[in-house]
Amino acid sequence: MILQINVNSEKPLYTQIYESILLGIATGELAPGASLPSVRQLGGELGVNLHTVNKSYRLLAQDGFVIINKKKGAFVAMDFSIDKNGIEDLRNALTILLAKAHIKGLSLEETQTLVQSIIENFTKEA
Amino acid sequence: MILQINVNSEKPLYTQIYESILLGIATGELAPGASLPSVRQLGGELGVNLHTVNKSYRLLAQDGFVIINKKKGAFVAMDFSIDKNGIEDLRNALTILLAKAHIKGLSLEETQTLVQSIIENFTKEA
DNA sequence: TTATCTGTTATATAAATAGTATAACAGAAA
DNA sequence: TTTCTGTTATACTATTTATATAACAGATAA
Repeated sequence: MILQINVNSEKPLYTQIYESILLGIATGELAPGASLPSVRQLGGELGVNLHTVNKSYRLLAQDGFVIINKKKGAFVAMDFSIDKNGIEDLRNALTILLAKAHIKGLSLEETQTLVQSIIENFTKEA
Repeated sequence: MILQINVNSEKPLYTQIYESILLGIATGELAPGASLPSVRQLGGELGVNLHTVNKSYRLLAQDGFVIINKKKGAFVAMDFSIDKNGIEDLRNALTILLAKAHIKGLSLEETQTLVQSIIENFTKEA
């Protein structure tokens, strides 16, 4: 569990940690039920305060990607249910990104190809 | 030019303004070369400080969607060139969103359908 | 039993961001 | 000449981000 963070990035540290773990789950590197390092351990590895890691974990749990057991630690969730609200949020966020691509002249086909390429990378062996 | 902002949103006001104008350009409601309201006028309409509007305009100009003429005002850009850096940023941002969808069980086909639906909305008549 | 580990809570502090308010500037345009 | 444009400057408040340190209560293992 050695993930990269960039202190000079415009992205908050807790967001970087959130996204790194999210990608780990998406690629299967972090399997359902897998245990995450404790907030103190990961904070130590990254040179980051435990509260910063804790915020990432709380957000991941809030979004249904992680289950937190107060006394045992954090684990990748076992089942990922998508709610109506999640679909709505996804659509809204996608709309902004796709608007940028559309304005920049990216065609529907080019966009579909890009999307397919990204999704296939999730299931590709390392 | 009456766009909606939500003071209670977690999104910063300048981001909401940025995205509203972006969507206006994507749908063609704001045509290339069209003039945007002055920072004072839009700020007045929205009940927002002119510096907040100005920040939105600066970011839109920075991203190539708007051209600012110091003495004439802000206009929708005439040509939208996509640079290598822009493609990279788009791919990275898309990857996070698609990772969430992928984990939540959205299939490639379902995702493609969603993407197509969003892009078609840009070109659909009002 | 005791020591260690877990996330959590509390408190405090510093830096950056978000947003407002007001004033002034210089050039374009009517 | 007046009005309009984005810009710059200064000041202020509130929130967010991040760190630091300490303590708590339950689980777990020596």
